[in-house]
Amino acid sequence: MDGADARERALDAAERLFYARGVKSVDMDDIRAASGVSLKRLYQVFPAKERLVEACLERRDVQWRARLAAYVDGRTEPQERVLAVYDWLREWFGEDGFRGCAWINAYGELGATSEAVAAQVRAHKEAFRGYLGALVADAGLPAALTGPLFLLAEGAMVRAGVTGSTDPAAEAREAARVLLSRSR
Amino acid sequence: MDGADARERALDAAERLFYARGVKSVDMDDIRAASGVSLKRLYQVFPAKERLVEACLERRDVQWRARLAAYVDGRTEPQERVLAVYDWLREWFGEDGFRGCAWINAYGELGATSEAVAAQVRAHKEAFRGYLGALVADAGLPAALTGPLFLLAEGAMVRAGVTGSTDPAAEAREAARVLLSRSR
DNA sequence: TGGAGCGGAGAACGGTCGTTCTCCATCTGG
DNA sequence: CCAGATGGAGAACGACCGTTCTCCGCTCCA
Repeated sequence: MDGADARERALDAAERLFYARGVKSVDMDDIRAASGVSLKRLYQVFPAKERLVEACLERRDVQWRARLAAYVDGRTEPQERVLAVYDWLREWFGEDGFRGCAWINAYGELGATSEAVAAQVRAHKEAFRGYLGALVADAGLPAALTGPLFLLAEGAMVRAGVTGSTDPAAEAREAARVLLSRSR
Repeated sequence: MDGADARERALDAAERLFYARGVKSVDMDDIRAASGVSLKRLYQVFPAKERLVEACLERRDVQWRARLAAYVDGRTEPQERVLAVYDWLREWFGEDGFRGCAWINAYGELGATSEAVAAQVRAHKEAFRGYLGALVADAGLPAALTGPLFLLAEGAMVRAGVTGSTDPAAEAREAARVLLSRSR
């Protein structure tokens, strides 16, 4: 196992554990046990737990947005592409072990004490909002729609996380559809 | 200082500190120092930190919903009462030290490890959603509007918490107004 | 006035956890 | 086959923190 391999294994294990149990209730030995990467190597690659947390959020951001974009790219009609965001949310909400939005959760846990984490949450949410804004623009819809569409998506993530249901995605989709049709 | 007074002082200090810094980064001695209630008395009233956390959330739930209801009761026209929720959100978001929704934050920090906290978050959100549903019914609007209106409010809380801006409240209000008018 | 109890300050205890260190087995090149 | 490097297992260290305990001063009533 070389350094890059150890890094991936550590990130896989850490991301899974942090998301499932929260950052502070996972200790470095849990990550060692789950990843098979020794503590010595872990600290060679990530000099502190906080670096590991940040690397997890960073990698997850890239992957999350890529998965969303790949799903949306399965649609061609511009307004359908906007609504596809909510269809993808429903798929995400239905995944095993779904526990809400990792960034919203991280903000609740660490946002007040780690400026680095708070900044990553802001960056992730801005990136998502920017993507939504691009879909809105591509559909020739007014830019003012982006805000409400984003709020519906955020609200759906929170409610799905708290209740464990996928329904909020459908609710948000229907509300989005009404707002879109209203703008025609 | 009697027991009831100590309880109130402890709750005041704990709620403020927990909200500002997160539960896990506030220790019992911080609460003792901020409240002036000795550790011995603190543990007489709340036998464990977790009980104190739960008591904070419980009291805050009652107060939060009372403040919202008092604001809404300043309006008489039924549809205006629905929209008043978002006006109140804007006031809340603008308060000094606003750091997002305490329940969403608590869910992110403790939801995965404390079933009691998770249940309180669900209960609070259901209560808020139920109140919104009653406003919708009183306005003679279709019950199906409640879901989207709730998601807009939740999304606004998250975005306001992360960005520190009050704008999400106005965005949510405008989207809500469109959804309402669309249902006439 | 005195002793009995109440309450506060803060030390102490026990457990947890981030981080580092020790020791040993296994490789590698000569 | 050997000297040195590498890396793993897990002990050790030090800090933090929830919770309890000790000690002492105060009060209150007989």
